[in-house]
Amino acid sequence: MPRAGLTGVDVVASAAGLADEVGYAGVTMGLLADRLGVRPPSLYKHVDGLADLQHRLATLAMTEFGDVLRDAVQGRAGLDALTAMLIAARAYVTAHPGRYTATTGAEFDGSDDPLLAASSRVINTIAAVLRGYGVSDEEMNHAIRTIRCTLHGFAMLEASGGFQWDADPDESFDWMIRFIDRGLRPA
Amino acid sequence: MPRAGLTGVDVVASAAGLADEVGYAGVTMGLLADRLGVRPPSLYKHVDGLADLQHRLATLAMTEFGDVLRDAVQGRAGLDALTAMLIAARAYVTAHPGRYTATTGAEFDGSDDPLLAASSRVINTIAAVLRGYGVSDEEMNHAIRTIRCTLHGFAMLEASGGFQWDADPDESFDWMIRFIDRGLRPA
DNA sequence: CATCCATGGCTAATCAGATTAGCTTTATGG
DNA sequence: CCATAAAGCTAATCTGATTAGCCATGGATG
Repeated sequence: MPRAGLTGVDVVASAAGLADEVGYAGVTMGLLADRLGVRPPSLYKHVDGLADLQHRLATLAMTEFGDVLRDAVQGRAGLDALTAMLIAARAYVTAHPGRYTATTGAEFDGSDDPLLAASSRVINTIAAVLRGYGVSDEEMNHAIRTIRCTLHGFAMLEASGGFQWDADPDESFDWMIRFIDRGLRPA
Repeated sequence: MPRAGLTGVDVVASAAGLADEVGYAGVTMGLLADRLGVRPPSLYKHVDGLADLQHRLATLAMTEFGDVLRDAVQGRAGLDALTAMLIAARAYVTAHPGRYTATTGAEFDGSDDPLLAASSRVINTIAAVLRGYGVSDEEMNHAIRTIRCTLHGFAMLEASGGFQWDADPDESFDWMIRFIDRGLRPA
């Protein structure tokens, strides 16, 4: 039996691809093992069970998501930055629904959890955009949460087909961006 | 063996209680059977498997949620109505996290699905509030989606402990309500 | 009152998935 | 060339859903 030469990183990367193809819930040890050409028990040499795999998958996805947002925002400010960030976020979720789903519901495991660091990077990027909008420090947390909520809600509802009520999601997304812009401008 | 005298409604109602106690994912046929004093296979006389149970649970929860929103909005308008609706929604999610989780991710099963009717009632209540806000018909769909997204995102993140970054969720919620109010006012 | 039969409950068994135990092979450092 | 840790494997266990098929209950009916 020739070695497959797997590493933990390989396993998680493959799981990410699988999640986007068959949905997050479809990521099973058996299916993943198939895809990697090994037997299910062999995966335990690389990850510490399904829960660990899911947590690492969440970290991978959150890191990618943070990178995407950061890149989108580069060199922009105000409505321009906000728009670019939200569009990039939506694009990521659309292209990687399984990965994004992995990030939702994942919980932190201590203060040195790499998932926490990855999440912080996302938060920092959002904060940078809002700061450029003139949001004060004391309001920053609330504003970040509101943006995150709106974005997350849109992504989730769109991904889970919660939009069967006519009207183009693209238009709704544009409208939502303008709505956020309006809400952020100083009263 | 004395009869337990169960009905499908009993089973779903018990599942709802269980979901709020142990979490949506903790609702298993075995645990539910225990709680009802029967064996797992007996449940199949009342529901058509776990998937059917989950769908019915989602319908129950969506119906309750719609009732709660409708009651909250009664006799109010504008910011008053918006505030009451959002507070009521958040309270429902907090009090019934398992039920609310059931509504997310549930998919419609045809145009005569009672879940669709229940969802429509929720939408209608939100629309009524927005109409009182002066939102035009053509913008209505976008506005509804935005509100739903924001609310859903907040509920989800709060329920799943996504708020470990200091700051009081209550204050964030207040801020979010004002934010939405600001975004909805005619520019 | 006796009986019929649809219904609700049960046991036993199957199936999928995760996980563990313990064996075997590989390949690499000395 | 060999010792050994790592990487695979098979076999077995465990949980949870689901199905098959048996049996008792109890309301409707004669």
